[in-house]
Amino acid sequence: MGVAERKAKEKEELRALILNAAKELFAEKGIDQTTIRSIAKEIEYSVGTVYLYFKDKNQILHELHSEGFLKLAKEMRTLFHVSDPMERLKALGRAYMSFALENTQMYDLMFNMRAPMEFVKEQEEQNWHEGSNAFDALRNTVKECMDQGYFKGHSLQPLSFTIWSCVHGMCSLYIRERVKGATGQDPEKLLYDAFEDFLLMLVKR
Amino acid sequence: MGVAERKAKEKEELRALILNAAKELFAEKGIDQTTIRSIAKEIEYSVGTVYLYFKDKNQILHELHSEGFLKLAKEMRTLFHVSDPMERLKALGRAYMSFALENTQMYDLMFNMRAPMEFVKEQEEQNWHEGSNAFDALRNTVKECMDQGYFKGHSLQPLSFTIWSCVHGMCSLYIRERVKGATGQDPEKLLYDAFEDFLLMLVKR
DNA sequence: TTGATATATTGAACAATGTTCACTAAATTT
DNA sequence: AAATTTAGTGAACATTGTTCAATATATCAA
Repeated sequence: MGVAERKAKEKEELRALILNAAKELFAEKGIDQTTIRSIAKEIEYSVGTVYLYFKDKNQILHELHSEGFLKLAKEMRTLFHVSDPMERLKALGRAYMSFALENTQMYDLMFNMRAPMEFVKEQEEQNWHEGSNAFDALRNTVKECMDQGYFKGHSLQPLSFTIWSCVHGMCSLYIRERVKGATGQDPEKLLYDAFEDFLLMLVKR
Repeated sequence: MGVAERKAKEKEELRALILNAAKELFAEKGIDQTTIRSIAKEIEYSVGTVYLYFKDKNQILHELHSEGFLKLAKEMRTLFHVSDPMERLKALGRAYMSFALENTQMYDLMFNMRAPMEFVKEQEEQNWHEGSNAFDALRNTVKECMDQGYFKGHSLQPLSFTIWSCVHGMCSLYIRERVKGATGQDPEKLLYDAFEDFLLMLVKR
C-alpha cells in the first residue's frame, strides 16, 4: 500500500509538472510556441513521457482550459456577496472582461480555440461542464434582475446569451486583433468605454 | 505589347485559379485541410508554383479574407436603400448574421483567424481597409439613428463597437462551438432569438 | 542478496505541414 | 538557330504531433 500510494502521488506530481510547464509556456509564448517538445524540454523529460500522462495535445489544452475556468470562477465568487442583482451583474461583466484582458491566451483557449472542444467531443458524456456552469451562473443573476423588474419584455435564455455574446465579442475582437484596425482607436480604452455603454443599455427599463 | 499583355493576363489567370481552388477547399474542408499541397494538387501544378504567385500562406488567406469582405459588402449594399436608419441597422445586423451562418469558414477567417492580420502587419501601410470600411458603414448608420433620437445618452463610437461586438460574439461562439455546450439549446434557434432580443434592447429609447 | 517481473522513460522514426531553391522546361528575343 | 529570359518543378529542410521498440529503473519473491 505504501508503495502504490507513493507511486500514485509521484504520477500525480509529474502530471502536474507537465501541466504547469504547459501553462507557463502558454501564457508566455502563446499556443503556437507551446509544443510538446518545448514542454518536455522545460521539465527535462522526453517527449514520450508527456504521452504517458496525456492522451494527446488536446487533452493537455483541455485541462488547461479547465484550470482557466476555475480561476475565472474564483474571481467571480468574490462578487456573489453583492446582494443587488443588477449591481452583481455589472460586476460580473467587469470581472469577466478583466479576466480576458489579463489572461488573453487563457481566455482565447477557453472561448475561441478548437482544441478543448475537440477533447470534450471525444468524451462519453460530451458535456461541456465548464461552459454550462458558467452560463448557469450568469443566467441565475439575470433571472434575479428580471424578478426585480429589469428587462421587461425580454426572455431569460436569449437575453443571457446576448449579454454573454456582447462581452465575449468585445474580448474576442480585442484578442484576435480586430479592434485597432477597424476602429482606429486605442483598443483597451474603447473596450472599457463600450462596456460602460453596454451597461447603460442594459439598465434601461 | 501583345506578348507582354498576354503574359500578364495568363499570370492573372493562374493567380485567380490558385485563389479559387483555395476558396473551394477552404469552404469545403476548412482551413486545416487547406494545405499548399492540396491547393497545388487541385489545380495540377506543383507546390513551388503556388509560391511564385503568393509570398506565403498568409497572403493567400488574406486575399481570401478580402474576397469575403467583398461578398459581405455586396450583400449589405442591397440594404442601403432602406431609408429609415433604425430599420436599416436591423437589416444590416440580420444580413451580417446570415452571412456568418452561411459562410462559417469565411467568417472565421475574416474575424477570428490570425493569418490575415499577420499579413496586414507585414505591409507598409498596416491599415486593415476591409475592417475599417465595414466599421465605418456601421457607424454611419448608427449615427443616423442617433440623429433621429435613438440611443440617447450613448456615444457613437463605443455604441457602434458594442453593436458589432454583440453580433460578432454570437456568431463567434456559434462557429467556435461554444453555444450548444454552454446553453444546452439548439444553437441556430438561440442565435436568432438572441438577435431579436438584442434588437429589442437597441430600440428602447 | 539476487534474479525475475513489472513499471517508467527514452528518443529515433513517421507522417504531415510550410517553405526554399537548384534544376529543368518552355517561351521569347536576338 | 542560338542565347536569354521566364515559368515551373519537386526533392529537400525544418518543424509539428504522435508512436513504439528498446532501455533503464524499481519492485518483489526466493
